[in-house]
Amino acid sequence: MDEPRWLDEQEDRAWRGYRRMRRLLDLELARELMQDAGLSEPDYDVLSDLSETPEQRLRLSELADRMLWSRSRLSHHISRMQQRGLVTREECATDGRGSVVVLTPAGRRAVEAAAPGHVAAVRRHLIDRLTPAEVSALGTLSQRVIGHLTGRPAAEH
Amino acid sequence: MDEPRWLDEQEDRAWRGYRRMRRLLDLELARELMQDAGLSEPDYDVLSDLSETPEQRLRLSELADRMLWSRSRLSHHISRMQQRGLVTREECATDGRGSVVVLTPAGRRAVEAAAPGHVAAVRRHLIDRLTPAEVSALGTLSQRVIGHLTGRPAAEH
DNA sequence: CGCAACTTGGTGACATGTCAACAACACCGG
DNA sequence: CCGGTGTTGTTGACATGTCACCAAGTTGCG
Repeated sequence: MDEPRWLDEQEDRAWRGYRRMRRLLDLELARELMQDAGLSEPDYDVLSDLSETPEQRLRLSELADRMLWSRSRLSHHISRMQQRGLVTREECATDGRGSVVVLTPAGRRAVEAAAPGHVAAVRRHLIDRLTPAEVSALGTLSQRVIGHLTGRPAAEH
Repeated sequence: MDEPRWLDEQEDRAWRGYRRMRRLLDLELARELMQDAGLSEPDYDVLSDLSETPEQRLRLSELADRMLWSRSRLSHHISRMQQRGLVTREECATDGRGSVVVLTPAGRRAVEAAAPGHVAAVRRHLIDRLTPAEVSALGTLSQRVIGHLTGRPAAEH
């Protein structure tokens, strides 16, 4: 491998900035979410995805794919959330192997209690720090990178 | 807490896109780094930070602060890297409590072998997917968010 | 000086994530 | 309908990260 093209000053600033922002944002959002709602970010993501479905239920594999988690990780995590009464497992009617994760009433209350504060934190620390042009650029740029990484054309929109 | 301001369509696209990009980028960069160089991202970050210092050495607390890691996490991680011969610990001459992490020759070879491929991957999956304007916007926006989260004024440009 | 308060780094217990292996079932071509 | 092949979800061992606590050393103030 010959000498690669290193990052120039602007590129390095973007790359380092991205990583530091990422880390700080994560720490702060996780901290507030745990303090205000007693949920970790992974907990919230699971509950949030479930609550967005019509029936408040998803196949394990479907949920794992949406979240980009391994099945193993999701299975372990669901077991822990089940212990806490946030979700339950049901057998899948149409596939004897499958399981379905179902939001419990307590789980639903937990997301609903957590959501306003969490959205407010996302606003306070990220969205409201950005100009509308930056919000738009972040959306567009993310879609393009996602499209590349998933081997599909980016939505042009 | 009354009804919060939810995210509008553009904001939601940016927020979801940011998180998905983050996750996919992480998975892919970590995968390539492990495959090509046998290093995890945390390994690489430690080695990279050390190799950027004049003496290839840093106080534990200094390194932890730079990386935004807890001291405990760093201490555990350094122990594991020490086992593998990538770094060593030395006593600090000026502070009896302190330890200094030092890059070993093997550690230096490891980063130098890993760096070109890793930079190339960052380019291939992120930087080269972005227009110069987007690179610049990402840098600027990150700095502003970082400034907010660290309670200091954002560097203006 | 002498002592209280803080800082530094390490440790063990525990929470979380990864990986490989497995059992149960679905699917499909002969 | 049957047997090979792939999919689904679970499990256990292990790697990594977090948290509370501690021992040793430093610092600053009376």
